[in-house]
Amino acid sequence: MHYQRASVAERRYLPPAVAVSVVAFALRPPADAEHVGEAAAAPTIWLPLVRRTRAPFLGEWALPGGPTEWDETLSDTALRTLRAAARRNPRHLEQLYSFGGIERSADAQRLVTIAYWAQYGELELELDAEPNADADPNAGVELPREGRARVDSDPDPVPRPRRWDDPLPPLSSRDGGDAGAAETAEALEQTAGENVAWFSIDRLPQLAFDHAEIIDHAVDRLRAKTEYAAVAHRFLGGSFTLGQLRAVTEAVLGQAIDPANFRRQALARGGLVDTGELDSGGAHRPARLYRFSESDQTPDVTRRRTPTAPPTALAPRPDTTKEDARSNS
Amino acid sequence: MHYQRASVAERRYLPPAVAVSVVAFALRPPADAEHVGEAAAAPTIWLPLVRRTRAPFLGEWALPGGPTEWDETLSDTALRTLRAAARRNPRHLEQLYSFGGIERSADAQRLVTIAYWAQYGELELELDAEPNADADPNAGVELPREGRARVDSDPDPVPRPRRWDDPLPPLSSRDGGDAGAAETAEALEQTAGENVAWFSIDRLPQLAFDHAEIIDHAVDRLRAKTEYAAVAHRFLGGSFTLGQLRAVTEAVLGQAIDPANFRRQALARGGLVDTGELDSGGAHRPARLYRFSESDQTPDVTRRRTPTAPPTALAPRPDTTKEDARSNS
DNA sequence: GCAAAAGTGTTACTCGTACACCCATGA
DNA sequence: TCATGGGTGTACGAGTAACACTTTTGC
Repeated sequence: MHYQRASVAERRYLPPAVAVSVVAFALRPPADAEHVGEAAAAPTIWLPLVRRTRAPFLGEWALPGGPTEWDETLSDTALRTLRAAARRNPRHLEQLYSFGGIERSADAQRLVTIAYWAQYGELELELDAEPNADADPNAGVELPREGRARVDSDPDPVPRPRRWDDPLPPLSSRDGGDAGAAETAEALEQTAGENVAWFSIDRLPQLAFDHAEIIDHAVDRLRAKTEYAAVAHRFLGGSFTLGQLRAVTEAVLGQAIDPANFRRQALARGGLVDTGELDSGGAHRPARLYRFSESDQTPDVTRRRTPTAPPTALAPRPDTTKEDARSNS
Repeated sequence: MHYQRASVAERRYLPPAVAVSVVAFALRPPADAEHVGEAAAAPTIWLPLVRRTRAPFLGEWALPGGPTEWDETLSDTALRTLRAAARRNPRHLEQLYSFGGIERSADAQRLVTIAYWAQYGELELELDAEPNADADPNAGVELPREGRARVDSDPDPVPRPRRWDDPLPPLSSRDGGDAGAAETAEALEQTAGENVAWFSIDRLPQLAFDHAEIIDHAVDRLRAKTEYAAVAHRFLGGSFTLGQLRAVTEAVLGQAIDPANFRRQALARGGLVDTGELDSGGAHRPARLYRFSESDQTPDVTRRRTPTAPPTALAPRPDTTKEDARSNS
């Protein structure tokens, strides 16, 4: 991060710089899912972190992100830095909160960070990593130029696309060993010379800045929004069964959901379109495949009709369909 | 706003500066409430704006705000600049959203603005304006040093504190005239040499930057949060009747509410404490007075108890009582 | 056939809405 | 006494949780 040149003492008196950080969620099998053949364990939430190669917090893990360039919007910066780190475009990106504490960046120039949260779906994780050609060398995250991430560790004769509940993590390059206990705060896909690694949110390492707090915020938001909005489907691929959608929702919320009720509510909420196809892969009765359609959403406007004659005429409520405004504090 | 010195062309290539803007809501009688003796018209939402004395957007109205100083948190900046403009501390302040569009500040150095929204209650509006002694001369809003705002236009023998539904706007210095139609986008309390004025949200002037959009966001948030959280009470004083609380809620939402149901829901939500006193002032049956107590809130955790045995053990949902995480997009 | 997930039906309960009705006060 | 807002009671309907039950597949 190209701070302005100044002594440590002087830096603290510079006006704050603008940076962006991204909490990019994906769903993967849990780290201790050793028993490959067994019933797929509940997936957990993972996110990419970047090891810092500069002060402050040199050597610690941090969220993907970096300062905003003069010609970038904030979301542009979020996308660029996330792509530089995870080498994929996210399925969804949304602003989270801004952090402007004075001591956030220790001795360095003060940073005001606009945090974003993002979601990766199956399709994005399947993809081979982008060659990282468009990454700006001056960007914050400082990735090595090299190669593409390993996507599969074992050769698969049939090129069937991976599914979220497949036993092996798509980006993992784990090798046997007593992984169950040893890799507590250790990351998968920590290939040599690689500065990016994915971590399960319940096994996070020590984090730079106040990034632990930012992640907490983001997880809260993800969970809260999953309860009232169509969010879970973004962790999946283009089409999915209601059972998969329910499993993802259960994983995010950390609680079991009645399949029958979930089905009805998911369909009632709208946005789900029956593709007509069936998921033949399963060991039991094939499930209908759905895809998500934004245009097919039921406007969640639970607008009340005006009741008894108002005591005095009240201003008609201006249409508020544009964006829901539920807050975060 | 002390931009770095640079030519117009150069400014655009500087890293963005960090600023804060505040949408500070208060409730007042509507601008066209001329007929003083009549039944109090439904109050409307007002907010203070500042006339810009510098480029860009010189002469236009803008939200209170300004750049962050090196030793200020973002909310500190919000409070300082709001206090400099309205000469009062708000009852409540909360971060809204961050705006980082490239063209926001026209030719000037690019600004990333963290927007806040605030609420003033009766008590804050009653108060005489602060002498504005602590305002930093370098601050963005550039207020004249002088005087205190007029609070009453007619002498009132009994020093009873003003109430939100009193006929005359507390900060108004309006003089007769055919105000009903003439003062469309005109502000009250536009005393000579004064750079600050309060506007009704449905009669806003042309605004600098993208501040119109920010206000839209803030109003949406205010309305949304009023529907599910205890917000309306902050527009009132220390104690209030449920009728007052309902009137405020109706004003914010712009729709009539059934008094009986409102009563039950408000009490069920918690936070309201019966003071034991009665509001004797009214012309009818005296109403109980309540005050709001944060500690008495019912945690709105509509936590579901875990249902049927989970297929696989799901991680227990970590306690999420700290802060609700409903999003804004 | 059996196990297990997909999918349907049904019931009990909660909560929001509508509205009838009584209460207490000033004028 | 009357008008009016304060305050209580209650019936109805929508939505949710719980769970019984049928359907359809692989093994």
